[in-house]
Amino acid sequence: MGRNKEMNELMKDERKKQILSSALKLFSTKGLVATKIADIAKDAGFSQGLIYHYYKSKNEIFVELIDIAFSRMINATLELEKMELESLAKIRFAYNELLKIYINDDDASRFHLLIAMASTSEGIPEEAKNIIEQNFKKPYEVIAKIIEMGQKDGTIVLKSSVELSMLFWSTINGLAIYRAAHGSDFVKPDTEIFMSMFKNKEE
Amino acid sequence: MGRNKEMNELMKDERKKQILSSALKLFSTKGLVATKIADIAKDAGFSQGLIYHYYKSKNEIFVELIDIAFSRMINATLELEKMELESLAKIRFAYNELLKIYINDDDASRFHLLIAMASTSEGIPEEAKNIIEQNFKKPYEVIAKIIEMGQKDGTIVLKSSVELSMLFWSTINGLAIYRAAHGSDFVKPDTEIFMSMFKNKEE
DNA sequence: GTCTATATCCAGATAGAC
DNA sequence: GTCTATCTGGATATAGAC
Repeated sequence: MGRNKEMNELMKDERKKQILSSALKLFSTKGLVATKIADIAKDAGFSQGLIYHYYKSKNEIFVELIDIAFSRMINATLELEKMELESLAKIRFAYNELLKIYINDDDASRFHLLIAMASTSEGIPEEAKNIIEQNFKKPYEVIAKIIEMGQKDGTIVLKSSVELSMLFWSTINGLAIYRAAHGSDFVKPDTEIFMSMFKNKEE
Repeated sequence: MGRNKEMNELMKDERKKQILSSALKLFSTKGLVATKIADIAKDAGFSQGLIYHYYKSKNEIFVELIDIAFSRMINATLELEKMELESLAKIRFAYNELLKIYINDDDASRFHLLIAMASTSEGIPEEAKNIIEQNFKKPYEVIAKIIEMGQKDGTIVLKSSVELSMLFWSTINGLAIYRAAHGSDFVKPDTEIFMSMFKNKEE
């Protein structure tokens, strides 16, 4: 009896994951409003009525995805912060890992893209806006902190850590968007060009 | 008689400009689908029926805007190319001018944003997709050419001009999007940090 | 040229059969 | 749990009065 209940729970979770995965793919390319519930259902391979067995509305799916996207993003940056590497190496590692993610366009890259797209769009539910407002700064802060560590030990250039962090993420985001928009023309720019923004040249 | 006709033409153009300006503002923030014809009409200050006196459909307005956006963008980069400056100075000038544009959010910044948003979204008319496909590479090519000039005279680092150009525009785009999304938190990152990606350090 | 009213369409969400 | 059929609302686009 408990067995069956657990099984059902698992099935339910599995279904939800399917829905989220299809919705993520579509939202991150077409945006929230341009994505129809019918599109999601079709991509997931079942009828559109069924979606409402698992989610109350399209917005609810969107909000859940935004929530997951930020959890993952923040988690990843905190992992980065904890790594046993010097600051410059952390920056380099992050650049390479993120670009690697974008090149295989899987869920990870789509989550990143979802954040980038959702942040600029005002046609999203209030709840999603709140999540963005509350969380978007975290990754910037973590990178800024890493940069400040590197400035203390003299390996990172002595410019505003806020500006350096903004450049870090803006460049990454810009590349992610380019890659999403014009996939086949994308080439990963050489790591050391990117790194030259951060390296301290006075030695 | 001819007078009146001309006057009418001018009035008509004026109206169209109003519509385009309102539509640009809305499309560049909410996106095509999330922007309702009613929103555009309201912003422009007249009834929604009237829009159809000047445009056949919402898509038509969008396509015209995309077209203008690329004309302006390509024009601006060609102007840059022709300037009497050395290559590094052109890059620096472009960075500063573009960032200045984003900070006053006027039509110029919205056009740039429109391109950035539209490129990633699949929910746009086929005709708009074609315009994007045919034009998006131009600005990248112009910057690549400027970079190659700078490499010849030894002022710009000897890395792939394609990659350098991609970094140039991706960073600019990323900053434009950040600025659009989180306006009040935006600070223009120091020019020389950005420039250090391009400067030749072997001297 | 401009407005109001309305036809039409389409997508989100619901109901009910299986 | 899953599907099909349907209700409902809202948005595009049109028609027709002024």
